[in-house]
Amino acid sequence: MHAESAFVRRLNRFVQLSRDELDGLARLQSQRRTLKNGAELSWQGQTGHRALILHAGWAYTYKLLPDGRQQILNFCVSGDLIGWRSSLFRSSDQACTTITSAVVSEIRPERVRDTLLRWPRLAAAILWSVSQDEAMLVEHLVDVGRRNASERLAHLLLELHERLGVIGLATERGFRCPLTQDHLADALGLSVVHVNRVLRRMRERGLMAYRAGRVHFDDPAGLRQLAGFDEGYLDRAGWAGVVNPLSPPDDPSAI
Amino acid sequence: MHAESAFVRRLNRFVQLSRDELDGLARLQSQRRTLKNGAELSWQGQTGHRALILHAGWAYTYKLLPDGRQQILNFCVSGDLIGWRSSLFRSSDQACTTITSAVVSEIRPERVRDTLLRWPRLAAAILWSVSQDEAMLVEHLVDVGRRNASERLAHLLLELHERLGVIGLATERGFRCPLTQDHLADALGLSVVHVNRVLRRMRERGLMAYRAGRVHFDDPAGLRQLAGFDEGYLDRAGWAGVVNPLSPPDDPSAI
DNA sequence: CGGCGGCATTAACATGGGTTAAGGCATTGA
DNA sequence: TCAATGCCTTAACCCATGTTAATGCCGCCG
Repeated sequence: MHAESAFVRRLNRFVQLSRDELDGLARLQSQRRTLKNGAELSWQGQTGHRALILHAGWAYTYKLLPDGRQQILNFCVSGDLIGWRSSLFRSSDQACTTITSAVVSEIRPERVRDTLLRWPRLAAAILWSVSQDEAMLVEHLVDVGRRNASERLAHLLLELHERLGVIGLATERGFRCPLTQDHLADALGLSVVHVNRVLRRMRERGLMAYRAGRVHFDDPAGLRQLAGFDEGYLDRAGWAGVVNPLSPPDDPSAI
Repeated sequence: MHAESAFVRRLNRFVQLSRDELDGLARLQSQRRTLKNGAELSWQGQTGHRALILHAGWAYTYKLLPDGRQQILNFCVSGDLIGWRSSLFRSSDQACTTITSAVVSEIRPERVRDTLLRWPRLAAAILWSVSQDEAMLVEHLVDVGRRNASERLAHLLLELHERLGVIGLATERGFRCPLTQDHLADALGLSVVHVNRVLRRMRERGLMAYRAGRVHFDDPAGLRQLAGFDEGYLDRAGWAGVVNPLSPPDDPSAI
Protein backbone atom coordinates (compact mmCIF):
# COMPACT_ATOMS: atom_id res chain seq x y z
CA MET A 1 0.00 0.00 0.00
CA HIS A 2 2.68 2.46 1.01
CA ALA A 3 4.93 1.41 -1.78
CA GLU A 4 2.32 2.25 -4.37
CA SER A 5 2.20 5.92 -3.45
CA ALA A 6 3.72 8.04 -6.19
CA PHE A 7 5.57 10.07 -3.61
CA VAL A 8 7.18 7.05 -1.99
CA ARG A 9 7.99 5.75 -5.40
CA ARG A 10 9.83 8.91 -6.21
CA LEU A 11 11.61 9.11 -2.86
CA ASN A 12 12.83 5.56 -3.27
CA ARG A 13 15.10 6.76 -6.00
CA PHE A 14 16.98 8.59 -3.31
CA VAL A 15 16.55 6.84 0.00
CA GLN A 16 15.00 3.57 0.98
CA LEU A 17 12.72 4.29 3.88
CA SER A 18 12.33 1.99 6.85
CA ARG A 19 8.99 0.66 7.96
CA ASP A 20 8.91 3.19 10.75
CA GLU A 21 9.61 6.03 8.40
CA LEU A 22 7.02 4.79 5.97
CA ASP A 23 4.56 4.83 8.84
CA GLY A 24 5.41 8.41 9.62
CA LEU A 25 4.83 9.26 6.02
CA ALA A 26 1.58 7.32 5.89
CA ARG A 27 0.29 9.24 8.85
CA LEU A 28 0.93 12.50 7.06
CA GLN A 29 -1.00 11.25 4.10
CA SER A 30 -3.92 9.81 6.01
CA GLN A 31 -6.18 12.74 5.32
CA ARG A 32 -6.97 13.08 1.65
CA ARG A 33 -9.18 15.45 -0.22
CA THR A 34 -10.42 15.11 -3.75
CA LEU A 35 -10.71 18.32 -5.70
CA LYS A 36 -12.19 19.38 -9.00
CA ASN A 37 -10.07 20.95 -11.67
CA GLY A 38 -9.53 24.66 -11.26
CA ALA A 39 -9.55 24.42 -7.47
CA GLU A 40 -7.27 26.85 -5.66
CA LEU A 41 -4.93 25.01 -3.32
CA SER A 42 -3.17 28.09 -2.04
CA TRP A 43 -2.74 31.70 -2.97
CA GLN A 44 -0.26 34.51 -2.65
CA GLY A 45 -0.04 36.18 0.72
CA GLN A 46 -1.85 33.38 2.52
CA THR A 47 -0.43 32.86 6.00
CA GLY A 48 -0.34 29.62 7.92
CA HIS A 49 -0.95 27.77 4.70
CA ARG A 50 -0.64 24.02 4.56
CA ALA A 51 2.07 21.96 3.00
CA LEU A 52 0.68 19.72 0.28
CA ILE A 53 1.27 16.28 -1.10
CA LEU A 54 -0.28 15.80 -4.51
CA HIS A 55 -1.30 12.16 -4.81
CA ALA A 56 -3.03 12.23 -8.15
CA GLY A 57 -3.85 14.73 -10.84
CA TRP A 58 -2.06 17.82 -12.08
CA ALA A 59 -1.66 21.29 -10.62
CA TYR A 60 0.52 24.30 -11.19
CA THR A 61 2.14 26.95 -9.03
CA TYR A 62 2.31 30.50 -10.29
CA LYS A 63 2.71 34.14 -9.45
CA LEU A 64 0.25 36.79 -10.51
CA LEU A 65 1.22 40.33 -11.38
CA PRO A 66 -1.18 43.12 -10.44
CA ASP A 67 -2.11 43.70 -14.07
CA GLY A 68 -3.16 40.14 -14.68
CA ARG A 69 -0.05 38.70 -16.26
CA GLN A 70 0.93 35.43 -14.70
CA GLN A 71 4.09 33.37 -14.60
CA ILE A 72 3.74 29.66 -14.04
CA LEU A 73 6.57 28.40 -11.84
CA ASN A 74 6.06 24.67 -11.94
CA PHE A 75 3.70 21.98 -13.06
CA CYS A 76 3.00 19.50 -10.29
CA VAL A 77 2.17 15.85 -10.84
CA SER A 78 1.49 12.84 -8.65
CA GLY A 79 3.98 12.48 -5.86
CA ASP A 80 5.04 16.12 -5.81
CA LEU A 81 5.38 18.20 -2.67
CA ILE A 82 4.07 21.74 -2.74
CA GLY A 83 4.83 24.66 -0.48
CA TRP A 84 6.69 22.77 2.24
CA ARG A 85 9.36 25.27 2.92
CA SER A 86 7.22 28.34 2.77
CA SER A 87 4.73 26.70 5.15
CA LEU A 88 7.49 26.70 7.76
CA PHE A 89 8.77 30.18 7.23
CA ARG A 90 6.61 32.66 5.51
CA SER A 91 3.37 33.59 3.98
CA SER A 92 2.91 31.82 0.71
CA ASP A 93 4.57 33.74 -2.07
CA GLN A 94 2.91 31.77 -4.80
CA ALA A 95 -0.48 30.44 -5.69
CA CYS A 96 -1.40 26.91 -6.69
CA THR A 97 -4.37 25.70 -8.70
CA THR A 98 -5.38 22.27 -9.95
CA ILE A 99 -5.44 21.58 -13.66
CA THR A 100 -7.30 18.29 -13.51
CA SER A 101 -9.28 16.79 -10.69
CA ALA A 102 -6.79 15.89 -8.01
CA VAL A 103 -6.23 14.14 -4.70
CA VAL A 104 -4.16 15.93 -2.07
CA SER A 105 -3.15 15.78 1.55
CA GLU A 106 -2.86 19.07 3.37
CA ILE A 107 -0.49 19.17 6.30
CA ARG A 108 -0.37 21.85 8.94
CA PRO A 109 2.98 23.54 9.51
CA GLU A 110 3.33 22.21 13.06
CA ARG A 111 2.94 18.68 11.82
CA VAL A 112 5.53 19.29 9.19
CA ARG A 113 7.95 20.47 11.83
CA ASP A 114 7.23 17.58 14.17
CA THR A 115 7.65 15.04 11.42
CA LEU A 116 10.95 16.51 10.29
CA LEU A 117 12.29 16.51 13.84
CA ARG A 118 11.20 13.01 14.60
CA TRP A 119 12.35 11.27 11.42
CA PRO A 120 15.62 12.80 10.29
CA ARG A 121 16.03 10.52 7.31
CA LEU A 122 12.54 11.36 6.20
CA ALA A 123 13.52 14.98 6.61
CA ALA A 124 16.54 14.37 4.42
CA ALA A 125 14.37 12.72 1.79
CA ILE A 126 11.96 15.62 1.81
CA LEU A 127 14.78 18.12 1.65
CA TRP A 128 16.10 16.18 -1.29
CA SER A 129 12.76 16.41 -3.04
CA VAL A 130 12.58 20.13 -2.38
CA SER A 131 16.14 20.45 -3.60
CA GLN A 132 15.20 18.81 -6.85
CA ASP A 133 12.37 21.28 -7.26
CA GLU A 134 14.85 24.06 -6.96
CA ALA A 135 17.04 22.51 -9.62
CA MET A 136 14.02 22.51 -11.90
CA LEU A 137 13.34 26.12 -11.08
CA VAL A 138 16.89 27.00 -12.06
CA GLU A 139 16.55 25.14 -15.32
CA HIS A 140 13.28 26.95 -15.90
CA LEU A 141 15.00 30.28 -15.47
CA VAL A 142 17.61 29.28 -18.02
CA ASP A 143 14.80 28.29 -20.37
CA VAL A 144 13.06 31.60 -20.21
CA GLY A 145 16.19 33.72 -20.04
CA ARG A 146 18.42 32.15 -22.61
CA ARG A 147 16.58 29.70 -24.86
CA ASN A 148 14.33 30.53 -27.77
CA ALA A 149 10.74 29.46 -28.08
CA SER A 150 11.23 26.02 -29.61
CA GLU A 151 14.12 25.16 -27.31
CA ARG A 152 11.99 26.11 -24.33
CA LEU A 153 9.04 24.10 -25.43
CA ALA A 154 11.10 21.03 -26.18
CA HIS A 155 12.92 21.36 -22.88
CA LEU A 156 9.77 21.63 -20.83
CA LEU A 157 8.09 18.67 -22.46
CA LEU A 158 11.18 16.51 -22.15
CA GLU A 159 11.41 17.36 -18.48
CA LEU A 160 7.79 16.43 -17.91
CA HIS A 161 8.36 13.20 -19.77
CA GLU A 162 11.27 12.35 -17.52
CA ARG A 163 9.34 13.15 -14.35
CA LEU A 164 6.27 11.23 -15.41
CA GLY A 165 8.38 8.27 -16.40
CA VAL A 166 9.66 7.91 -12.86
CA ILE A 167 6.15 7.51 -11.52
CA GLY A 168 4.99 5.29 -14.34
CA LEU A 169 2.88 7.82 -16.18
CA ALA A 170 4.80 7.99 -19.42
CA THR A 171 5.52 5.62 -22.25
CA GLU A 172 8.82 5.63 -24.03
CA ARG A 173 7.52 7.98 -26.68
CA GLY A 174 5.09 10.22 -24.91
CA PHE A 175 2.56 10.90 -22.18
CA ARG A 176 -0.94 12.12 -21.46
CA CYS A 177 -0.84 15.84 -20.91
CA PRO A 178 -3.76 17.99 -19.76
CA LEU A 179 -1.98 21.31 -20.24
CA THR A 180 -3.57 23.86 -22.53
CA GLN A 181 -1.47 26.01 -24.79
CA ASP A 182 -2.25 28.85 -22.40
CA HIS A 183 -0.51 26.95 -19.63
CA LEU A 184 2.51 26.40 -21.80
CA ALA A 185 2.61 30.06 -22.75
CA ASP A 186 2.41 31.25 -19.15
CA ALA A 187 5.11 28.84 -18.09
CA LEU A 188 7.50 29.71 -20.89
CA GLY A 189 7.05 33.45 -21.09
CA LEU A 190 5.45 33.30 -24.54
CA SER A 191 2.11 34.20 -26.07
CA VAL A 192 -0.44 31.50 -26.84
CA VAL A 193 -0.30 32.31 -30.49
CA HIS A 194 3.39 31.76 -30.61
CA VAL A 195 3.17 28.51 -28.70
CA ASN A 196 0.73 27.31 -31.30
CA ARG A 197 3.03 28.40 -34.13
CA VAL A 198 6.00 26.63 -32.65
CA LEU A 199 4.05 23.46 -31.96
CA ARG A 200 2.97 23.40 -35.57
CA ARG A 201 6.51 23.84 -36.82
CA MET A 202 7.73 21.03 -34.62
CA ARG A 203 4.99 18.80 -35.92
CA GLU A 204 5.86 19.71 -39.50
CA ARG A 205 9.53 19.06 -38.86
CA GLY A 206 8.66 15.61 -37.61
CA LEU A 207 9.92 16.26 -34.10
CA MET A 208 6.82 15.83 -32.00
CA ALA A 209 3.06 16.14 -31.96
CA TYR A 210 0.90 17.60 -29.22
CA ARG A 211 -2.72 16.77 -29.88
CA ALA A 212 -5.81 15.54 -28.15
CA GLY A 213 -4.26 15.73 -24.72
CA ARG A 214 -1.23 13.67 -25.64
CA VAL A 215 2.39 14.50 -26.27
CA HIS A 216 4.11 12.19 -28.71
CA PHE A 217 7.80 12.37 -29.48
CA ASP A 218 8.49 11.40 -33.08
CA ASP A 219 12.20 12.15 -32.86
CA PRO A 220 13.32 12.07 -29.23
CA ALA A 221 16.99 12.39 -30.06
CA GLY A 222 16.39 15.36 -32.32
CA LEU A 223 14.33 17.02 -29.62
CA ARG A 224 16.95 16.49 -26.98
CA GLN A 225 19.54 18.02 -29.16
CA LEU A 226 17.32 20.96 -30.03
CA ALA A 227 16.59 21.63 -26.37
CA GLY A 228 20.08 20.91 -25.11
CA PHE A 229 18.35 18.62 -22.66
CA ASP A 230 20.49 16.91 -20.04
CA GLU A 231 18.42 15.17 -17.39
CA GLY A 232 21.24 15.24 -14.85
CA TYR A 233 19.53 17.92 -12.81
CA LEU A 234 16.58 15.61 -12.21
CA ASP A 235 18.63 12.70 -11.07
CA ARG A 236 20.94 11.83 -8.29
CA ALA A 237 24.08 11.59 -10.34
CA GLY A 238 27.04 12.63 -8.28
CA TRP A 239 25.63 12.36 -4.77
CA ALA A 240 27.87 13.81 -2.16
CA GLY A 241 26.81 10.99 0.12
CA VAL A 242 26.70 13.29 3.09
CA VAL A 243 23.06 12.86 3.78
CA ASN A 244 23.17 9.14 3.42
CA PRO A 245 21.01 7.78 0.69
CA LEU A 246 19.92 4.40 -0.44
CA SER A 247 20.37 2.24 2.65
CA PRO A 248 17.85 1.65 5.42
CA PRO A 249 19.07 3.22 8.67
CA ASP A 250 19.80 -0.02 10.52
CA ASP A 251 21.56 -1.70 7.68
CA PRO A 252 25.16 -2.16 8.84
CA SER A 253 26.39 -1.54 5.32
CA ALA A 254 24.97 1.97 5.48
CA ILE A 255 27.53 4.68 5.24
CA MET B 1 33.32 40.74 16.48
CA HIS B 2 30.70 38.17 15.59
CA ALA B 3 27.98 40.73 15.47
CA GLU B 4 29.80 42.66 12.80
CA SER B 5 29.72 39.83 10.30
CA ALA B 6 27.38 40.63 7.43
CA PHE B 7 25.95 37.15 7.61
CA VAL B 8 25.12 37.39 11.30
CA ARG B 9 23.70 40.80 10.68
CA ARG B 10 21.36 39.41 8.11
CA LEU B 11 20.37 36.38 10.14
CA ASN B 12 19.52 38.62 13.05
CA ARG B 13 16.57 39.87 11.12
CA PHE B 14 15.14 36.41 11.53
CA VAL B 15 16.49 34.80 14.65
CA GLN B 16 18.59 36.07 17.48
CA LEU B 17 21.38 33.58 17.95
CA SER B 18 22.69 32.55 21.32
CA ARG B 19 26.33 32.82 22.26
CA ASP B 20 26.73 29.11 21.71
CA GLU B 21 25.19 29.31 18.28
CA LEU B 22 27.30 32.29 17.40
CA ASP B 23 30.32 30.22 18.38
CA GLY B 24 29.24 27.41 16.08
CA LEU B 25 28.90 29.91 13.31
CA ALA B 26 32.24 31.50 14.10
CA ARG B 27 33.94 28.15 13.87
CA LEU B 28 32.53 27.67 10.40
CA GLN B 29 33.88 31.01 9.38
CA SER B 30 37.30 30.64 10.92
CA GLN B 31 39.00 29.75 7.67
CA ARG B 32 38.90 32.62 5.24
CA ARG B 33 40.34 33.03 1.79
CA THR B 34 40.79 36.22 -0.13
CA LEU B 35 40.26 35.98 -3.87
CA LYS B 36 40.80 38.22 -6.84
CA ASN B 37 37.97 39.22 -9.09
CA GLY B 38 37.11 36.67 -11.74
CA ALA B 39 38.01 33.75 -9.48
CA GLU B 40 35.93 30.63 -9.95
CA LEU B 41 34.44 29.50 -6.66
CA SER B 42 32.65 26.49 -8.08
CA TRP B 43 31.58 25.11 -11.39
CA GLN B 44 28.93 22.93 -12.94
CA GLY B 45 29.29 19.24 -12.39
CA GLN B 46 31.75 19.60 -9.55
CA THR B 47 31.21 16.92 -6.91
CA GLY B 48 31.94 17.23 -3.25
CA HIS B 49 32.02 20.98 -3.65
CA ARG B 50 32.14 23.22 -0.62
CA ALA B 51 29.40 25.35 0.81
CA LEU B 52 30.40 28.99 0.84
CA ILE B 53 29.93 32.03 2.99
CA LEU B 54 30.72 35.24 1.18
CA HIS B 55 32.07 37.70 3.72
CA ALA B 56 32.97 40.58 1.46
CA GLY B 57 32.85 41.40 -2.21
CA TRP B 58 30.49 40.41 -4.99
CA ALA B 59 30.03 37.18 -6.89
CA TYR B 60 27.45 35.64 -9.17
CA THR B 61 26.06 32.18 -9.77
CA TYR B 62 25.19 31.12 -13.28
CA LYS B 63 24.58 28.30 -15.69
CA LEU B 64 26.40 27.91 -18.95
CA LEU B 65 24.84 26.47 -22.07
CA PRO B 66 27.05 24.39 -24.35
CA ASP B 67 27.08 27.10 -27.03
CA GLY B 68 28.36 29.76 -24.68
CA ARG B 69 25.18 31.50 -23.70
CA GLN B 70 24.96 32.01 -19.98
CA GLN B 71 22.18 32.74 -17.54
CA ILE B 72 23.07 34.47 -14.31
CA LEU B 73 20.98 33.09 -11.46
CA ASN B 74 21.87 35.37 -8.63
CA PHE B 75 24.22 38.12 -7.59
CA CYS B 76 25.81 37.39 -4.23
CA VAL B 77 26.90 40.04 -1.76
CA SER B 78 28.42 40.10 1.72
CA GLY B 79 26.69 37.76 4.08
CA ASP B 80 25.24 35.48 1.41
CA LEU B 81 25.36 31.71 1.51
CA ILE B 82 26.22 29.88 -1.70
CA GLY B 83 25.64 26.28 -2.64
CA TRP B 84 24.68 24.96 0.78
CA ARG B 85 21.96 22.66 -0.27
CA SER B 86 23.63 21.26 -3.30
CA SER B 87 26.76 20.57 -1.25
CA LEU B 88 24.69 18.13 0.79
CA PHE B 89 22.93 16.40 -2.03
CA ARG B 90 24.33 16.61 -5.43
CA SER B 91 27.01 17.69 -7.74
CA SER B 92 26.92 21.42 -8.21
CA ASP B 93 24.47 22.36 -10.92
CA GLN B 94 25.71 25.88 -11.19
CA ALA B 95 28.94 27.77 -11.35
CA CYS B 96 30.03 30.71 -9.25
CA THR B 97 32.58 33.40 -10.02
CA THR B 98 33.69 36.50 -8.16
CA ILE B 99 32.98 39.92 -9.62
CA THR B 100 35.19 41.91 -7.30
CA SER B 101 37.91 40.73 -5.01
CA ALA B 102 36.22 38.78 -2.26
CA VAL B 103 36.62 37.06 1.08
CA VAL B 104 35.01 33.66 1.54
CA SER B 105 34.86 30.70 3.86
CA GLU B 106 34.60 27.29 2.26
CA ILE B 107 32.95 24.58 4.29
CA ARG B 108 33.10 20.89 3.60
CA PRO B 109 29.79 19.05 3.28
CA GLU B 110 30.41 16.93 6.37
CA ARG B 111 30.92 20.02 8.46
CA VAL B 112 27.74 21.50 7.11
CA ARG B 113 25.86 18.39 8.12
CA ASP B 114 27.41 18.25 11.59
CA THR B 115 26.69 21.89 12.23
CA LEU B 116 23.08 21.57 11.18
CA LEU B 117 22.58 18.54 13.40
CA ARG B 118 24.24 20.07 16.41
CA TRP B 119 22.60 23.50 16.33
CA PRO B 120 19.00 23.17 15.22
CA ARG B 121 18.21 26.83 15.52
CA LEU B 122 21.22 27.65 13.46
CA ALA B 123 19.95 25.13 10.97
CA ALA B 124 16.61 26.90 10.95
CA ALA B 125 18.30 30.22 10.37
CA ILE B 126 20.31 28.83 7.51
CA LEU B 127 17.26 27.18 6.02
CA TRP B 128 15.53 30.51 6.29
CA SER B 129 18.34 32.18 4.41
CA VAL B 130 18.22 29.53 1.71
CA SER B 131 14.48 29.91 1.58
CA GLN B 132 14.87 33.59 0.93
CA ASP B 133 17.22 32.82 -1.92
CA GLU B 134 14.56 30.68 -3.46
CA ALA B 135 12.02 33.48 -3.16
CA MET B 136 14.44 35.68 -5.07
CA LEU B 137 14.85 33.01 -7.71
CA VAL B 138 11.09 32.87 -8.17
CA GLU B 139 10.92 36.61 -8.51
CA HIS B 140 13.74 36.43 -11.01
CA LEU B 141 11.77 33.95 -13.09
CA VAL B 142 8.80 36.29 -13.09
CA ASP B 143 11.11 39.08 -14.19
CA VAL B 144 12.44 37.25 -17.16
CA GLY B 145 9.21 35.51 -18.10
CA ARG B 146 6.65 38.25 -17.72
CA ARG B 147 8.22 41.66 -17.37
CA ASN B 148 9.63 43.82 -20.13
CA ALA B 149 13.17 45.11 -20.23
CA SER B 150 12.75 48.27 -18.18
CA GLU B 151 10.59 46.57 -15.59
CA ARG B 152 13.19 43.85 -15.20
CA LEU B 153 16.05 46.25 -14.84
CA ALA B 154 14.23 48.39 -12.32
CA HIS B 155 13.17 45.34 -10.37
CA LEU B 156 16.66 43.88 -10.19
CA LEU B 157 18.25 47.10 -9.05
CA LEU B 158 15.57 47.75 -6.45
CA GLU B 159 16.07 44.26 -5.10
CA LEU B 160 19.81 44.76 -4.84
CA HIS B 161 19.22 48.06 -3.11
CA GLU B 162 17.00 46.40 -0.56
CA ARG B 163 19.50 43.61 0.10
CA LEU B 164 22.45 45.93 0.39
CA GLY B 165 20.53 48.20 2.71
CA VAL B 166 20.13 45.38 5.23
CA ILE B 167 23.87 44.94 5.49
CA GLY B 168 24.62 48.63 5.49
CA LEU B 169 25.97 48.91 1.97
CA ALA B 170 23.35 51.22 0.51
CA THR B 171 22.29 54.79 1.05
CA GLU B 172 18.69 55.85 0.79
CA ARG B 173 19.07 56.76 -2.84
CA GLY B 174 21.57 54.33 -4.23
CA PHE B 175 24.54 52.04 -3.87
CA ARG B 176 27.95 51.17 -5.25
CA CYS B 177 27.55 48.54 -7.91
CA PRO B 178 30.38 46.71 -9.67
CA LEU B 179 28.17 44.99 -12.22
CA THR B 180 28.90 45.55 -15.88
CA GLN B 181 26.11 45.88 -18.39
CA ASP B 182 27.08 42.41 -19.55
CA HIS B 183 26.25 41.06 -16.12
CA LEU B 184 22.89 42.77 -16.18
CA ALA B 185 22.16 41.42 -19.64
CA ASP B 186 23.02 37.85 -18.69
CA ALA B 187 20.93 38.06 -15.56
CA LEU B 188 17.90 39.54 -17.24
CA GLY B 189 17.84 37.60 -20.48
CA LEU B 190 18.64 40.65 -22.59
CA SER B 191 21.45 41.77 -24.88
CA VAL B 192 24.04 44.26 -23.70
CA VAL B 193 22.98 46.71 -26.32
CA HIS B 194 19.44 46.68 -25.11
CA VAL B 195 20.45 47.05 -21.49
CA ASN B 196 22.37 50.12 -22.51
CA ARG B 197 19.37 51.50 -24.42
CA VAL B 198 17.04 50.98 -21.50
CA LEU B 199 19.44 52.50 -19.01
CA ARG B 200 19.67 55.57 -21.18
CA ARG B 201 15.91 55.90 -21.40
CA MET B 202 15.57 55.61 -17.66
CA ARG B 203 18.18 58.28 -17.19
CA GLU B 204 16.40 60.53 -19.67
CA ARG B 205 13.08 59.96 -17.98
CA GLY B 206 14.62 61.05 -14.69
CA LEU B 207 14.11 57.69 -13.03
CA MET B 208 17.64 56.61 -12.23
CA ALA B 209 21.25 56.85 -13.30
CA TYR B 210 23.80 54.06 -13.47
CA ARG B 211 27.23 55.52 -13.96
CA ALA B 212 30.76 55.17 -12.72
CA GLY B 213 30.01 52.11 -10.67
CA ARG B 214 27.12 53.68 -8.81
CA VAL B 215 23.37 53.28 -9.03
CA HIS B 216 21.43 56.38 -8.12
CA PHE B 217 17.66 56.46 -7.86
CA ASP B 218 16.28 59.84 -8.87
CA ASP B 219 12.67 58.80 -8.55
CA PRO B 220 12.42 55.77 -6.25
CA ALA B 221 8.64 55.84 -6.14
CA GLY B 222 8.36 55.99 -9.90
CA LEU B 223 10.78 53.11 -10.23
CA ARG B 224 8.91 50.96 -7.77
CA GLN B 225 5.73 51.53 -9.64
CA LEU B 226 7.34 50.80 -12.97
CA ALA B 227 8.79 47.55 -11.68
CA GLY B 228 5.80 46.54 -9.63
CA PHE B 229 8.29 46.08 -6.83
CA ASP B 230 7.01 44.71 -3.54
CA GLU B 231 9.80 43.82 -1.15
CA GLY B 232 7.62 41.40 0.79
CA TYR B 233 9.44 38.40 -0.62
CA LEU B 234 12.69 39.61 0.92
CA ASP B 235 11.30 40.12 4.35
CA ARG B 236 9.80 38.10 7.09
CA ALA B 237 6.32 39.54 6.90
CA GLY B 238 3.80 36.90 7.82
CA TRP B 239 5.96 34.40 9.65
CA ALA B 240 4.24 31.19 10.37
CA GLY B 241 6.06 31.11 13.67
CA VAL B 242 6.63 27.38 13.37
CA VAL B 243 10.35 27.57 13.27
CA ASN B 244 10.65 29.95 16.13
CA PRO B 245 12.26 33.24 15.29
CA LEU B 246 13.46 36.19 17.20
CA SER B 247 13.94 34.86 20.70
CA PRO B 248 17.08 33.27 22.10
CA PRO B 249 16.46 29.60 22.86
CA ASP B 250 16.56 29.85 26.62
CA ASP B 251 14.35 32.84 26.86
CA PRO B 252 11.20 31.64 28.65
CA SER B 253 9.08 33.91 26.50
CA ALA B 254 10.19 31.97 23.44
CA ILE B 255 7.40 30.24 21.60
C1' DC C 1 -32.18 21.45 -30.77
C1' DG C 2 -29.53 25.80 -30.22
C1' DG C 3 -26.45 28.76 -27.82
C1' DC C 4 -22.42 29.40 -25.26
C1' DG C 5 -17.75 28.94 -23.43
C1' DG C 6 -13.26 26.93 -23.73
C1' DC C 7 -9.70 25.84 -26.64
C1' DA C 8 -7.02 25.48 -31.02
C1' DT C 9 -5.77 27.54 -35.24
C1' DT C 10 -4.46 30.92 -38.66
C1' DA C 11 -3.53 35.32 -40.89
C1' DA C 12 -2.07 40.12 -40.96
C1' DC C 13 0.23 43.40 -38.86
C1' DA C 14 3.21 45.75 -35.14
C1' DT C 15 7.16 46.07 -32.20
C1' DG C 16 10.50 45.02 -28.60
C1' DG C 17 14.58 43.56 -28.49
C1' DG C 18 18.57 41.10 -31.02
C1' DT C 19 22.59 41.60 -34.15
C1' DT C 20 26.22 43.76 -36.28
C1' DA C 21 29.34 47.19 -36.55
C1' DA C 22 31.83 51.13 -35.30
C1' DG C 23 33.82 54.57 -32.26
C1' DG C 24 35.08 56.52 -27.66
C1' DC C 25 37.20 56.63 -23.32
C1' DA C 26 39.59 54.86 -19.60
C1' DT C 27 43.15 51.86 -17.55
C1' DT C 28 47.10 48.89 -17.86
C1' DG C 29 51.41 47.58 -19.05
C1' DA C 30 55.42 47.27 -22.14
C1' DT D 1 54.57 57.02 -25.40
C1' DC D 2 51.83 53.72 -27.68
C1' DA D 3 49.36 49.51 -28.09
C1' DA D 4 46.03 46.51 -26.13
C1' DT D 5 42.07 45.57 -23.47
C1' DG D 6 37.64 46.15 -21.29
C1' DC D 7 33.66 48.52 -21.04
C1' DC D 8 30.21 51.93 -22.63
C1' DT D 9 27.60 54.06 -26.30
C1' DT D 10 25.11 54.70 -30.57
C1' DA D 11 23.18 53.77 -35.12
C1' DA D 12 21.10 50.86 -38.66
C1' DC D 13 18.86 47.04 -39.73
C1' DC D 14 16.22 42.75 -38.97
C1' DC D 15 13.72 39.10 -36.95
C1' DA D 16 11.40 36.50 -33.30
C1' DT D 17 7.70 37.09 -30.99
C1' DG D 18 3.59 39.83 -29.53
C1' DT D 19 -1.16 41.64 -30.73
C1' DT D 20 -5.48 41.64 -32.68
C1' DA D 21 -9.00 39.49 -34.76
C1' DA D 22 -11.56 36.00 -37.04
C1' DT D 23 -12.88 31.06 -37.64
C1' DG D 24 -13.78 26.39 -36.36
C1' DC D 25 -14.52 22.63 -33.38
C1' DC D 26 -16.36 20.37 -29.47
C1' DG D 27 -18.75 19.49 -25.27
C1' DC D 28 -22.06 21.16 -22.01
C1' DC D 29 -26.35 22.76 -20.66
C1' DG D 30 -30.80 24.85 -20.90
